[in-house]
Amino acid sequence: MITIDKTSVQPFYEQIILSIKRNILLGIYETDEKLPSVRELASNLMMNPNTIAKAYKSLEQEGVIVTKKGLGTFVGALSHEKPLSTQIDGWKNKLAPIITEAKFYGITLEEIMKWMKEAYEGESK
Amino acid sequence: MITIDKTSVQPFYEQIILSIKRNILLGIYETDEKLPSVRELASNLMMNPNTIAKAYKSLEQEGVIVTKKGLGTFVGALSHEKPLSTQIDGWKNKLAPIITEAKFYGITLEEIMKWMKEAYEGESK
Amino acid sequence: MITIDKTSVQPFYEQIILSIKRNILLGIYETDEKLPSVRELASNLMMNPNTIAKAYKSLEQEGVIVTKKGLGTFVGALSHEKPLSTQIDGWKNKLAPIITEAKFYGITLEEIMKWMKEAYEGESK
Amino acid sequence: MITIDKTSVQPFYEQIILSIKRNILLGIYETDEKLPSVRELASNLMMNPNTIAKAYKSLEQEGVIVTKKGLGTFVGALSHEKPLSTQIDGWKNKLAPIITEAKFYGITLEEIMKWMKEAYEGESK
DNA sequence: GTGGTCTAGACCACC
DNA sequence: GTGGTCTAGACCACT
Repeated sequence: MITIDKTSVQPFYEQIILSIKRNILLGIYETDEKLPSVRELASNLMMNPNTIAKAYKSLEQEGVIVTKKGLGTFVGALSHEKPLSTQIDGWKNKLAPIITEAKFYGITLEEIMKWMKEAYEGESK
Repeated sequence: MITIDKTSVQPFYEQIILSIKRNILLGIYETDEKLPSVRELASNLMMNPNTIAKAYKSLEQEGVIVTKKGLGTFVGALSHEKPLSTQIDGWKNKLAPIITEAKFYGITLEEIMKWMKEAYEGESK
Repeated sequence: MITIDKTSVQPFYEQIILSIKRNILLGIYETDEKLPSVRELASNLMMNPNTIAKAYKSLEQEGVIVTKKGLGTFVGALSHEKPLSTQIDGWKNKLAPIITEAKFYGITLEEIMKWMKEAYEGESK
Repeated sequence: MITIDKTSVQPFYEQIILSIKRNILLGIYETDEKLPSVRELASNLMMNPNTIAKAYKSLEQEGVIVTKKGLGTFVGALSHEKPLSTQIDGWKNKLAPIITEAKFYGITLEEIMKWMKEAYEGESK
């Protein structure tokens, strides 16, 4: 359910975060469902438990998952329905430099939009 | 002409790289024009010359600028007209996780495209 | 395995680059093998870590090695099997002035070829 | 008679040195012939006189040319017939890293020799 | 004065 | 522990 590309430049913990968010989006993880424990996931992915813990911690701060002491971590309720405007702004800030680079490489707006549409619809619900 | 956001998470030298590419796109820097010297730009931006040098060297490896020891740094000719496929692939890899994140925040494809179009056309030649 | 001539006019970081390429050619470093860490090599060679890092980064851009933050640096796969034409051109440009110099010194083509053959076969896999 | 490639990575003064040596080899400059003055050559090549002076000084140290105060600089006698062993050794040291790089790029010995032969015979006497 | 190399040492992100 | 970024400041090669 959670796969990591160890050759990617994207940090492992970010890949885990996105992967879990993706699973929630896709309905693979349902509200209140129990997530694998840090140790379990670490051993599955052959990764350092600290890396998993970091991802879980970040997700909990965002309100996406909930940790119940002694029980485990669980998917939060509808957490992704209310994006904070600060999150949106942060997201826009990531987009800007990418667009500049694309223009510099001579990529047309049409091409960008085509790729983006594919990426967006590629993982639909 | 070159401005840096010292509070950004984006490294200074990457901001400089993007800023120079943007200036070339906008026609502010023309082919063969001399860029500010490493020391000059460093003092303008209140930064260490090494940081500027790092940005310049990276741009030279991309073929965007040309440096001549003892003379200075100059804008290269037509350098951005021929993107390597590896550059395009690298670029796409940056786009993908951003799209996933956007979906999680509930941003629609229409919104993304609108912002992207604005960003793209905002810096026209 | 990696040795540096501190009296050479060749920059340290270039010597490191060549030394690592040589080790890969000789099979001393195998694909996916972990290279010494920046700090470790720096302390072995009695150099500043920045200098090692510079060499490693250049090798990564060439695709010779792969670095993973927090894990280390690793020998890339088959990286040297696909030289870019720009690399070959750059290489030829280095050869030309050396030949001119040799002619001036009265070195014959036969002598050059003999030395070259020795140098080429001296480091076989 | 002396041409400089201002786009080359090779320093200007080295190009001048090689160019003059080449002219001597080709018989364009004969023994005791007067070379253009520093200022004259500088203005012809559109370069800083210091750069020319540096090249002349280096050639004089090698014994290739002779400066006579108040008269000018002249081609030395048979200077290139007696290469010092230190010069040859220095030359060999330049060759070694180039060969290593060539091997790494997968260039065969045959290719190297072919290019070398062309370069060597390309400018014959 | 220009960029290139190197050292020393700090702080950060990642695992 | 790993590499990445940045500062400070030195010395060198080139024009």
